Amino acid sequence: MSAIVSSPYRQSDDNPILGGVYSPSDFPPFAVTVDLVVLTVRSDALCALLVRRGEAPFLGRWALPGGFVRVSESVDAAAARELAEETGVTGLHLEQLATYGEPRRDPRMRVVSVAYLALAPDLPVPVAGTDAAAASWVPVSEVSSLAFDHSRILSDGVERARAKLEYTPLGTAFCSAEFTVAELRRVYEIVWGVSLDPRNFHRKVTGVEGLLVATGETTARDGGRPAALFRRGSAAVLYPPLVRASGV
Amino acid sequence: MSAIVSSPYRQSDDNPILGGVYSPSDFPPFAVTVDLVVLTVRSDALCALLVRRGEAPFLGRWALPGGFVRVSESVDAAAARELAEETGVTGLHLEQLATYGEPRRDPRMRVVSVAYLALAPDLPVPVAGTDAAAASWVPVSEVSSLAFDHSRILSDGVERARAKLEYTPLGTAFCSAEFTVAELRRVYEIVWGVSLDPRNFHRKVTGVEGLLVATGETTARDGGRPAALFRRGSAAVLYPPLVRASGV
DNA sequence: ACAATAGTGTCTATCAGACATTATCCG
DNA sequence: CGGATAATGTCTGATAGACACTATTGT
Repeated sequence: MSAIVSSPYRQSDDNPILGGVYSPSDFPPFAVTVDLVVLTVRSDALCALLVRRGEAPFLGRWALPGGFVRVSESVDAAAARELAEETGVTGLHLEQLATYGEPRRDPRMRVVSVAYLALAPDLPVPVAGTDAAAASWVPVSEVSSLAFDHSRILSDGVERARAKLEYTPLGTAFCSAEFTVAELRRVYEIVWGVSLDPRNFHRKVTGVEGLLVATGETTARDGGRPAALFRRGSAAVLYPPLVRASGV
Repeated sequence: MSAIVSSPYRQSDDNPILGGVYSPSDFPPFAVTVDLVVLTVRSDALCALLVRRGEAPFLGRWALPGGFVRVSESVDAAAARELAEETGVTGLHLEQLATYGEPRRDPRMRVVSVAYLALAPDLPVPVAGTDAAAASWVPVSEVSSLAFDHSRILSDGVERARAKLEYTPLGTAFCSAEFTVAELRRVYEIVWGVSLDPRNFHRKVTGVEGLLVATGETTARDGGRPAALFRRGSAAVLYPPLVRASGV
């Protein structure tokens, strides 16, 4: 067992497994990180949690929160840990998005990053992460070019979120524990960038088995007739789905 | 820049990025591999391409084909390379499935594996890979326990394929270049494990814009009235989708 | 002729979308 | 009361699914 050369960029492109049993010195070393696309709906916009980089490369540029996977934790656990560190909240919806592994996506060394998508209700204030100079919610429509390939990752995450609203109950992940049908509708309208018929939307979501659980309470926070309050139900899929780009 | 210790299992669980600029010696080393779920439809069954392991651990057990990502190639390129090596065919549909990163999923060292899903027409014979003792098409219903966590990866891939048939034209990826509506229907029936109404299926798939392109030719390979032959169209999504667990 | 498969037509219950109406708050 | 929002009801065109029927081959 010999030491690995410190540069991750080996010149040889030979298949390291050829020629028999491999040992740790036979494979090229990679760093593995997690990057988080954390989305929320606040002040009438779909927003992503971004951090401002405090070091080179891309010093001062916005980037997705994330960090290295530790050697004794699973990749999923690393994502959950980073999410808790960045938002200060646990129990958020978190799912794997995709893995990004271009050779030069990080100019310093070979890094493979596993991206995760998290959907959060409107949290009070982003917690400044341990490894980031500043954290902030930024409307996705105003995000320009992020560090590394994070712009691509963010748009993949936004597209995934938009698609997931169609056939899963994840729209409720953007709402607080108790919410009205109108608040859920606003989530759909903002995430999809369309306007939906309040009457048809109400009929649709209240008709889906297991999507909403009435609390019996009402609220009149927006004036007008008080609206019934609901909690998330146990439904795992939305059937029939809500179809994007329609009157619902 | 110091050499990395050869054991990938560092004892320290500290965040390697804390305390300033990191260098390659600051991050824990991982091996990165690709695993392939290659599916085809042959002899009335959904089959996966499996290889028999020629070395420990799991010597003699069936496993998914795959291999190490080389240091100068992207993860996607590694998957495409391995697929070409295993099947001898290029141009197959290939998409990322998920990434599996439990700490002890490989008993020898820390390996993060990016799994890919490939759909193939009925290929003549699997090519014995360079690093596998034998390769074979195995009906997924007869697959028992595979090496590593490959059983889990395979079932994730099968479920993804089943879901993709609903709203994408990927059913045609299981067919050869020219095919009949009945052959496409058999694909759906076998992958989903249901029986579909031939008349409604015909009306449905021929009604989707851009899914099928008539060649003008016909064939009578199954007796009866000759069937029109089609090629894959350019449609990227199936709208309206075909719904599983229905009469179509 | 008959069997077998391909392809078209028809009917009906259901549903999405448009929109009217009623209900219940606040000021 | 008027304004605002919530919730329910009605109508219509489109469609999924069930199934009858016609078309074209081989034996």
